[in-house]
Amino acid sequence: MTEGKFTVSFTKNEAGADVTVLRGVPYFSAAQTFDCGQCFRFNEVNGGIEGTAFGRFIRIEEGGGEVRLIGVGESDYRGIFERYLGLSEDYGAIREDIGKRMGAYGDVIFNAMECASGIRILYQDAWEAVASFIISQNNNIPRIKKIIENMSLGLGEAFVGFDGKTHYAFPTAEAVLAAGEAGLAPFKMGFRARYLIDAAKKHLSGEVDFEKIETLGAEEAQKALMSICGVGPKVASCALLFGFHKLEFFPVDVWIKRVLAKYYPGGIDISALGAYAGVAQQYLFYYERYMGGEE
DNA sequence: TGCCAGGCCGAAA
DNA sequence: TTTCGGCATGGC
Repeated sequence: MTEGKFTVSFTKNEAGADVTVLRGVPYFSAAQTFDCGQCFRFNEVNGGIEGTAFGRFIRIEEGGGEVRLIGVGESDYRGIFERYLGLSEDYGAIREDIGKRMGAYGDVIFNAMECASGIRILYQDAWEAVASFIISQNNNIPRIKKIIENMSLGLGEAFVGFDGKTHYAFPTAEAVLAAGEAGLAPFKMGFRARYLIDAAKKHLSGEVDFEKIETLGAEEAQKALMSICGVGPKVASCALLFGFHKLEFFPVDVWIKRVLAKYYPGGIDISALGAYAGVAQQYLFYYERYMGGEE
């Protein structure tokens, strides 16, 4: 059947696992989408991308104009992964909007959009995004991944994946709270442990109401998340962009500061970047972080 | 080895 | 209000 500009079909592989096959998806690369620092639980394995989201273990393979989602049947595709992977967004229109707004500052954005053309903003679980980006602060990506993996192994719910192996979901806020600082110590997150516990506490009590935040405007939403100890402007921006799908957020980290100084020395009005500023931010982040920019 | 990492807190100025 | 040292830990 047809989904906008691409087709979706459902089948099984030789091992009997569910497979969702997408053909002709424009502007999508799992390799780029999962290698731009927005998500910490996916890795390249034997030429594919494997990881856990929403309590499912999946593998993504690309090639020959197809994207194959292994371990994803029709109900999980419709219910979870179509949204998670940003597949219902019109990236043609998004790119056009970004080009219009940022083109005035020079060609850099077009180079970045070309270089990182397959990035999509994931729509992750809100709690996982908040918790992950609390852990991310003043930390490096390989170590962030290690901490999150170990914590999932220790505190996450076990389940059996399509590959017959045991995998672990991201720990719930209840599990984090029950673990306490002593229970988190083995995962070596250092000073971030008490921040994570504060986030779990406020999330569970409803003091920071994630469902309500979904409905709030940018400023109010950011303010609400920042009432968690250990959540500042950057962590809140990332959580809102990747976990609440508020695409207008433009997180400014050390890499983006570098990009702004290097390519936009005259300054740039971030507040005028529009509804898809966060997508532009990811293009620039990937361009600089993984491709080293222009030279 | 030392510098740095998708920053933020809390105190000082 | 802005500035700045300290922070746990380990990747490179």
